[in-house]
Amino acid sequence: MARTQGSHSDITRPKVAEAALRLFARHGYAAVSMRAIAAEVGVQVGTLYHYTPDKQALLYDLLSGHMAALMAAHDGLDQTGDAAARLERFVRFHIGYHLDRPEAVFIAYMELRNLTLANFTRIEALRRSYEDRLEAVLTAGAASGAFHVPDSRIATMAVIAMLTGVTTWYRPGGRLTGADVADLYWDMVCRAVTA
Amino acid sequence: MARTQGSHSDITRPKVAEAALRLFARHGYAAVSMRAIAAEVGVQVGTLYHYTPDKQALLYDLLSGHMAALMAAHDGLDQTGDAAARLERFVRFHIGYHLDRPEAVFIAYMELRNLTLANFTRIEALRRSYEDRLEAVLTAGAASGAFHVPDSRIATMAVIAMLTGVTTWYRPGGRLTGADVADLYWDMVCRAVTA
DNA sequence: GTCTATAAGCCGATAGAC
DNA sequence: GTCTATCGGCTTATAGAC
Repeated sequence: MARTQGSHSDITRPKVAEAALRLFARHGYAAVSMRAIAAEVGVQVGTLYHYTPDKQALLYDLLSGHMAALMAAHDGLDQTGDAAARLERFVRFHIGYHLDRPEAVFIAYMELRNLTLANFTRIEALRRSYEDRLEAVLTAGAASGAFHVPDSRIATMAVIAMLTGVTTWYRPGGRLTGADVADLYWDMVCRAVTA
Repeated sequence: MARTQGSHSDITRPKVAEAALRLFARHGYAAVSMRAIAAEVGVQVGTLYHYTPDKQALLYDLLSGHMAALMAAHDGLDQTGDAAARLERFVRFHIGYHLDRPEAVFIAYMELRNLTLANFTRIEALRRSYEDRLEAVLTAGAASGAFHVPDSRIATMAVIAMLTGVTTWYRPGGRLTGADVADLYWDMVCRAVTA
């Protein structure tokens, strides 16, 4: 049997996560009180504890959900073709995915230090495994002679930092579309690693 | 007349700034209490207000001091030679300066949202003027035909994000020295923008 | 499922003694 | 220059009514 459709729980639960995401991104985890989240949802503070054991779980669930969704989306990427084709797809995917979720990306980078050690370790493992997917493409290109990559780990970190950086300045409706930005970044990444 | 040497004020004042820098970098501005800063310095909380009007001023002074020192250090850079030579000096300077001050760099990027609007505006102006110095080099190289830079603003943001990213993973005593890292990054930046 | 009330404690900042 | 004591208010989380 399916659950009763449209129960208060089904409506309120996602609102809690959305409110926490929005407020954590805007003001930072430590600066946001459970009362502020409750007010954003439109309930009293006690109600929040029906949906989360504590404030830390709210943050961890947001970060872990974001990383899981990122990996799942990347799983759908076409992995055929040569290393350059795979790298171009990665660059366009990474920029597009990040530009579409500025708040989740922001807290995924900014709030790591507010995780408990156990939660931090889990999130770091997910992040590392995403980075490894890019490194694998760079290593394959270097092995085939298509790429010039003296140090694949440093090249990976450099490319990721460069691509993720778009979220710090990009604003929809500005001078460039997301596709324009992806074109410009792919041009730079391609030139930086091509043999 | 010079002030009395080694007064308590001369000793305590820098300790307050250092303690605030260390704790803000480690736990975040919002998560650090004035009591925690006082304990780190080794005084009681009331004493802190002899050195700062409030907690916000502690943060603003750290960020504004960091940006001013960065600009002053960059002012000392050799600006002779062609665009490629100037760009290489910028890359090596930026990486070296940032690797030497990981805590100041960290809070300069992470704590912007905890500034009051007035203070944020001032810091953003300083940051923009630093970015403009890199953009001027890229524009000069494009004008002389040495560089391929379709959009100088985006190239500026991409290079800065890539270079500053070293602070998220670099650890002294690791596999690579700061000079090794600078060599690898200069190789990538040079290839990304050279015509 | 949501509410109110409350526990126990920390917050930034100030006043005034020494 | 540093201390202690204190103000009013905010914090996370829980208990129990409805």
